[in-house]
Amino acid sequence: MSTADTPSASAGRKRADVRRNEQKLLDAAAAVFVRMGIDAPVREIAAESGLGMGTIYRHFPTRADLVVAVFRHQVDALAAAVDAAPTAGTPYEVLRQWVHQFVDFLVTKHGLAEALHSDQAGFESLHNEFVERLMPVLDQLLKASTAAGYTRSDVRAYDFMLAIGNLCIGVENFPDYQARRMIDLLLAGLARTAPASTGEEPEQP
Amino acid sequence: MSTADTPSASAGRKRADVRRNEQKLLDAAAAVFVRMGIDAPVREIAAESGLGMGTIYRHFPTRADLVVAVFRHQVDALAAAVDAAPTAGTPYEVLRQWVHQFVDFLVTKHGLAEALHSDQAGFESLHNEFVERLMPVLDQLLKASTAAGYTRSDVRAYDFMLAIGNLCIGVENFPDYQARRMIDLLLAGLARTAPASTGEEPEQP
DNA sequence: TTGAAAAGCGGAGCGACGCTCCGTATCGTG
DNA sequence: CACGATACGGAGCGTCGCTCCGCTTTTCAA
Repeated sequence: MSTADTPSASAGRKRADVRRNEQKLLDAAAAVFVRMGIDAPVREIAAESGLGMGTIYRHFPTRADLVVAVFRHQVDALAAAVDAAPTAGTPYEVLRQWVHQFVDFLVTKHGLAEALHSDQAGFESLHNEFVERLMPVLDQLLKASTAAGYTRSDVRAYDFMLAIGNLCIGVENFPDYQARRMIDLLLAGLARTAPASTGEEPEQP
Repeated sequence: MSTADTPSASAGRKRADVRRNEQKLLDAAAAVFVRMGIDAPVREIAAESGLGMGTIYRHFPTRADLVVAVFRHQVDALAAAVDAAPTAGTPYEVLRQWVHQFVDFLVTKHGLAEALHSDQAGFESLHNEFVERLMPVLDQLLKASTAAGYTRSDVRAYDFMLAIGNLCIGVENFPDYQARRMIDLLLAGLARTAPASTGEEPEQP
């Protein structure tokens, strides 16, 4: 259940209408997600697509699977962005830029950050998808920056990734909340700093 | 609608059963919240209290109001903890300790951090309660630490408080996530540091 | 071309949720 | 005690995610 069981994609040849409907569903879902956010009712997507709810659930066993499918391309792009590395500076700078790309992605999908860490049943697949695809990338960036001496070595990519996602929660519900500043604060904390005055490295459980 | 419209508390003299039932509801809600988390169905609380749902909603117009009422004492304690200041060290250390107390509170109430930033209708009151009671405290701690030269001055208490709450989201759903470490990372980013190598103070919008 | 089996589709329906509404029970005062 | 004011209870409403099965469409051998 980890490598290849994607219900979408062009697997073995299927009936023509099946492929057509799957595309219809993805398009409709994308449109509805933009209009109403990730939490839009499934019925709404059914209406938008002109198909029935049974069809949705046959293609995507749960709402989360539909969300995953809709954003898969963009997640892939994010994972690939690390290789492109257009404006490479220090490894820390590269890391920082990737993080901000990640944030850009999260905050433009209404409710995605919230859903990523939801305890709603079925949404673990969303969480898993993101972790599996993006954590290796972040881990690589982190290790590179640490190896070059720019960042501390005691931060796990997993924690850091969830933290970034978490900090994006609420951007639209609380317009006064400046998530980006807090992301920068976290990044500043990550930077290796000449530990000056007070207690650092608090290792007590 | 900001100062004194608390539906609970012992306002004007009411019928005896009303006061009795309000206490029953608070007790039942507290028990159910511990057992099933903040998101427990209202019906469950009604069952636990032995009262009807109508009674709940007459006392607390929305679920969020009930949550607020249940935790009001602990929020007050948290707000007061800053004056006690038992193990005072540097202002930064005091700030850090208070933050960790706040985190202790959040992570022991299953689902509270999530609810705090939920877009669910009616939950703004929960958010507001926390902001109104605790942000002044945090602001004071922050200003003190900054004035003493321990922390940067460009971080707003509001952002910082939401960030802390956000970082606590998912602790129980994702046991591998070490929220505390990320809180410490944020605190490290807050500390005034001899800015060494790479780009800091990113002020681009 | 045809016709029946295989495959897919649609939407009524289920259980759970937050919250409302109003007939009924309880309180407390004259 | 009696009666008006007050509060209670829980059936019921609208909405949600998701399921189930009778019906339609596609496919392909004859």
